[in-house]
Amino acid sequence: MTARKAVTSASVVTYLRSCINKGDLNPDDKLPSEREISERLQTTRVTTREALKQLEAKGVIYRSNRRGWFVTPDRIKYDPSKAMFFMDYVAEQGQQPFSRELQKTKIKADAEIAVMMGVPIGEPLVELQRLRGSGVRPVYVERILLREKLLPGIDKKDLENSVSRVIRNDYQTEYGRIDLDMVVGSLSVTDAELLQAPAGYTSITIQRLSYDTQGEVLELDLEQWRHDALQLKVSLSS
Amino acid sequence: MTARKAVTSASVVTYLRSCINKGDLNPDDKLPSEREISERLQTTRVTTREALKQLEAKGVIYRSNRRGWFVTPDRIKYDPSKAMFFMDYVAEQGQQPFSRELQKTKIKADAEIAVMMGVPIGEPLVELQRLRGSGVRPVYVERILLREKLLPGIDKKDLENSVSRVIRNDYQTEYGRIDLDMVVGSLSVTDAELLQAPAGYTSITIQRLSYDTQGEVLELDLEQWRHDALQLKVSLSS
DNA sequence: ATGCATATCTGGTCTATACCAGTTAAATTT
DNA sequence: AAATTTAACTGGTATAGACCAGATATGCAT
Repeated sequence: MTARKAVTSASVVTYLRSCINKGDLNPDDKLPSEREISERLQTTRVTTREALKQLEAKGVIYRSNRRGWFVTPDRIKYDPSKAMFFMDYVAEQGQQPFSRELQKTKIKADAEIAVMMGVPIGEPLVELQRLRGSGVRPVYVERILLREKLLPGIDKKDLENSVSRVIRNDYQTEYGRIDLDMVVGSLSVTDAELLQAPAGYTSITIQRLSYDTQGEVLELDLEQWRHDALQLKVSLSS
Repeated sequence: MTARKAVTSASVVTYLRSCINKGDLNPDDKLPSEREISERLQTTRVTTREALKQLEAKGVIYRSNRRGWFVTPDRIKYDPSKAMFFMDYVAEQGQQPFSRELQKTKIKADAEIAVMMGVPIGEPLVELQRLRGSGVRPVYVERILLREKLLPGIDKKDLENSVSRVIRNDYQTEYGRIDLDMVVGSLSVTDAELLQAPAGYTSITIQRLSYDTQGEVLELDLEQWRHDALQLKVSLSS
């Protein structure tokens, strides 16, 4: 009847959860180091790490590459059916959004992209890469491919904040159909680096193909989100 | 210049990937045991397990509780904007769907459910639990809450295969708006058991709130998917 | 005060071993 | 032949210790 096997990853989970619920740890606060938690709870780093990973899977905590573990702030609620801009809806949810342009280059559609977009191989496109986040935490990277044919001179516009706004205002073009495709996967080495996450971090991949009102493909948007940063909301009416 | 540090989790990943790509391992095939892989590649189980988990995160392989690791078959493509039934669209994708009713009980809305559904606490509901899968693999569990007020006698119908079909045919009721809510998380102990996965397995939680054409809430559907079994596709037109 | 080298902190990965708990297949009994 | 027990698997979890690599803070020289 003695409580021999006391320290398990489950008990570490319970302990950390209580710290967070009690309010000892608030969103974006740093947790004690793995070694310190282990020592405090009389267990090994392997067990502590197991517990941390379980909480990470639930989205309760996140890690920033070799900096430590932190409490996850609220997920960003994102409704692709509403025509809203990242900077706006994050701000509306009481957080500070940021957007950083990483790259803007002219490219030609390769085989893979051509298939995804339904355009001929070699068609000139403008590729835009952005990193976006909330507070201090980067939450997703995106790669936007724009058809120069339909949007001439788009590469010279300021696209850091909103591509859709530019398309609407500068090209008098409205969006028609939008095809969304979502899977859960894990981050590539380069994306992980940008998101300050370890390689292989669980992610949500969103692929968005936007058409104009004539049914022509306007742009392809490939997003990689930290899995714990996103809550997708979609409203459908038939 | 000697190749000292030879065996890493990355090299195990590469080895296993090549087995799968070469066709030595096909969908739903069982991988060699962790101990055998470790011995074959001259490494430890910890490293092998690390590699397996990385492939699992990518959705390349999955595990069935204490039975072993298997190659993941194609994801089920699911478009909630199209009025299609699970049994139909899985079959259409060339796989054998199955559906098992776990429970059907009359309950009263508790506080949590009342808020989610926007109904008064205590309103009579019919709760239906189903387990669904493709081939031999269970892929999601769902909990459906139906408003008896709008669907009298629904508890006596056969709901194993399609609730929507019954609502449409037996009640002459059409769906209006559908609100979807998706997050990535991990499985509870009970859900994990049903899905033959270890507790804490990465999952996709889908919450679907369906209204009729008058704007009345008809049902709430709470789904827990194995993360690697689902590809969500949504088509929006504005 | 500023720039730079350095020590120290963090998580990331690995070796080696052990025991536990369901699953499955083999041996035994009925 | 069928039912039951048993043994041999499988993954799941834990201990204990080591070294690596990036991030951060420290202290020294300018």
